Amino acid sequence: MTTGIGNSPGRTSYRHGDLRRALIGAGVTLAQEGGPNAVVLREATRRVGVSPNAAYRHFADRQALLDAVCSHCQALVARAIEADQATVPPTDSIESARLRFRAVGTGYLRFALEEPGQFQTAFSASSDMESATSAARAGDSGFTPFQLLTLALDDLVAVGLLPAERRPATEFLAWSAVHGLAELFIDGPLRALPDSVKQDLITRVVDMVEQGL
Amino acid sequence: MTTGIGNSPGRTSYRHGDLRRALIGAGVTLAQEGGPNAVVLREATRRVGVSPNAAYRHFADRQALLDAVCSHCQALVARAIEADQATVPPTDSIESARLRFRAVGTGYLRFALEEPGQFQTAFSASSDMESATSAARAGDSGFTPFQLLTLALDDLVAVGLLPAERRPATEFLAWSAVHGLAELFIDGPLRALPDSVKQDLITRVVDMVEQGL
DNA sequence: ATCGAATGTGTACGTTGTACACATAATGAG
DNA sequence: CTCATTATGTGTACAACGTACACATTCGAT
Repeated sequence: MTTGIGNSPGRTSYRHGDLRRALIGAGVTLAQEGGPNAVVLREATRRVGVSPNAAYRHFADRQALLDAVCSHCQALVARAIEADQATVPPTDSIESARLRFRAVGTGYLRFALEEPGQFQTAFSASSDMESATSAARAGDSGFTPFQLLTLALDDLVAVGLLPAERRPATEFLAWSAVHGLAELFIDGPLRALPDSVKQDLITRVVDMVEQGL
Repeated sequence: MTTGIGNSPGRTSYRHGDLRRALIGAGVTLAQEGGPNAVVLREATRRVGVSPNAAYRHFADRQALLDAVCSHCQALVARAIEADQATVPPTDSIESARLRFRAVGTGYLRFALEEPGQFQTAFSASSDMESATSAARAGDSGFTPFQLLTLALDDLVAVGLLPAERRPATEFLAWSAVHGLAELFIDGPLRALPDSVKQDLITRVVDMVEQGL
């Protein structure tokens, strides 16, 4: 019975039905529990209820699985950003653009604090500029975290909050500041800071970026 | 023969003489070649010419070895910063303070580009605020990278370039921006950028920090 | 109905971290 | 100097991991 798609562990059918997706799901959970190093191929297959080698029908090797998990985690980051952006009121279009820009940073950092393992995995190795815009890493809006940042900056220029001549490469500056704080929070020296201090630092880093661009 | 201290691999004596230091050295080389994950206990012992278990007389486990390697790598970062700071002329004390502050960022990022594996290892896990000021991680001046940054900021306040009321927590803001760029360079999406663009981004990030504090 | 392609299993090997028992060298007390 | 103690290195062993190879089962097209 239950020969259909999406068999759970403990299935009776020989075929799984959707093993690739199931393995990625298990991998995302492992990433959540312990970061990229915890994404262990054998453990993923175990949780899905399949033999270790079954994974090789869907992924060339462990790294390929990790890459897929990484993409999935980046999509989660995108969703976190979108969620923060969704809260800004569309009253004033200038102030709105400013707040939507800030929401990229706060959403990014909120996710880093809420799901450190997945965040670390999202940006662990193997992502170059091409893959930073790949569809597998997009959120509900269809944009990757990097694209959401780029769009927010374009809007800043459009409403006149950022001079066009300063625009080039600003995504990398903004990203650096926010990503760096996330790293220092997660396994850097700021790990043990009380949450209120962390929240304050988030605000101040985004302030710095807004002022420093 | 050669029963003294500091036996090399291929030694004839039963005792090694300075195994702890030798293992850290091998670990630092491994870190240089492949980052924190390449710091493999058995490989370190192999390179030193000793049986795997000999390491356990000097380190509780692999993590303890990695921690020591990490400290050593942070000391290398400190030295890189000190080297950049040493190049600023002491003519104008105000301009000098400003340049010494910038040198913290440029030295940090230069090291990240020159020795990505060691840089990654230096800031991989297990360092909290106490250990960020531990002596094992200091450079020639006796200061850790974090302490060098703190001192540079204090100087900025002393010469009047940074208002005292803005001083608190600025080390974390500056560190975030610079550390984030380093991470994006090393295994983030900026990995494949041509070197000239990277150099430009370094300047612009330090500009942003200087302006945004 | 049958054959090939897709997908899962079983067995096996090399590597890693590490526990436990043992061997040997340095050191200090008599 | 002798000898016991302590520090340090070795040998064997085991579980877990990634993954190669051969085999089994099922799906789909003819």
